Amino acid sequence: MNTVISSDSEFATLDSLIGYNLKRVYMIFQADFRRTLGKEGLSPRCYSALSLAVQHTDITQSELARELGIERSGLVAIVDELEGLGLLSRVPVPGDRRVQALSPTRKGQKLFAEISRRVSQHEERLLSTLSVEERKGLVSVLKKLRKAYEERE
Amino acid sequence: MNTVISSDSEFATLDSLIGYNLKRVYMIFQADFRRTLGKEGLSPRCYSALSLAVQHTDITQSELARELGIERSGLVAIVDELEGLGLLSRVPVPGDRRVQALSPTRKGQKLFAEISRRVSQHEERLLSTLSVEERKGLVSVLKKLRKAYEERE
DNA sequence: TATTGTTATACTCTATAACTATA
DNA sequence: TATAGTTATAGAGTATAACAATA
Repeated sequence: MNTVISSDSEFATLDSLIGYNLKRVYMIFQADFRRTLGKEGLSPRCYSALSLAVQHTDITQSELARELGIERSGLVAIVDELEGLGLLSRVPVPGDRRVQALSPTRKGQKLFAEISRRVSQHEERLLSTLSVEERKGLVSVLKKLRKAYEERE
Repeated sequence: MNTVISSDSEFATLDSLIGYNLKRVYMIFQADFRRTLGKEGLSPRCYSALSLAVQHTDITQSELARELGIERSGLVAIVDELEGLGLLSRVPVPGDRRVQALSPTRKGQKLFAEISRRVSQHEERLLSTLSVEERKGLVSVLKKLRKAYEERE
């Protein structure tokens, strides 16, 4: 009898990989976020950037990029878009003419407040099958993974 | 005294959003996966497709696309790449000439086995700060979220 | 020399719509 | 009519490498 490669669980099945499951669930959240805010709504990355700009007024672009975990160069288009929508402004910083501080406009603050409510509903909807403990555990574990990685480098 | 928009926690802070944390952790896993398999290594999506093809021999392209949660059209390039690398073959299915079954080659099975070991190490490395319970809870919750979404539609 | 913001460019992954050949 | 595979195209998001202005 010839030996064939066994169909047994020599290897982790795809479904048991955290990375794969993260990807699948991330895609679900991402798509639902867009559906929730609609065709003309803010993209996830613009919402994230606006959120940090509102909650950390006068943050610089470099700081914001680091906070979001993306490159400075990638942030330019995001800030361009938010500024184009009149949601925030680039303002010069006295003392260092290289820096642009990001200041949310009143319109930006108002829109952020409105959108945030819908974002909460979107999360609530997707998480509705989880118990309170499961939700807390999920956030906690995701933050722990982020922190461990950031401390590594 | 004028009322200003309070900096208090009226809204969920960005860091407390599951969607945002999912994105950040997904990016970490994705980048580390690529670093682990190297410049010439399989991409995450090709590894996923090969994994399912190996563990579900003669799966059709449509079935595989559905299993991966992507469009049939998107799978074409993935199968092209895997076939180009000699890791699997499109084989005709008797009885329905529309269908292509995907059959991993011996080389594909061997490479999958080798790579899977490295993928396990990559996951182990990233998850090393989590307890066994936390890991189990994470997979379980991610699967639960996927399942709930898939049952919804 | 180093940093901030910027541009140009390329890469990965995905979706939508239309086509063809089969059924 | 419906399905499997395919193509063409576009869109979102990211990174890398270079640059000018400023420190």
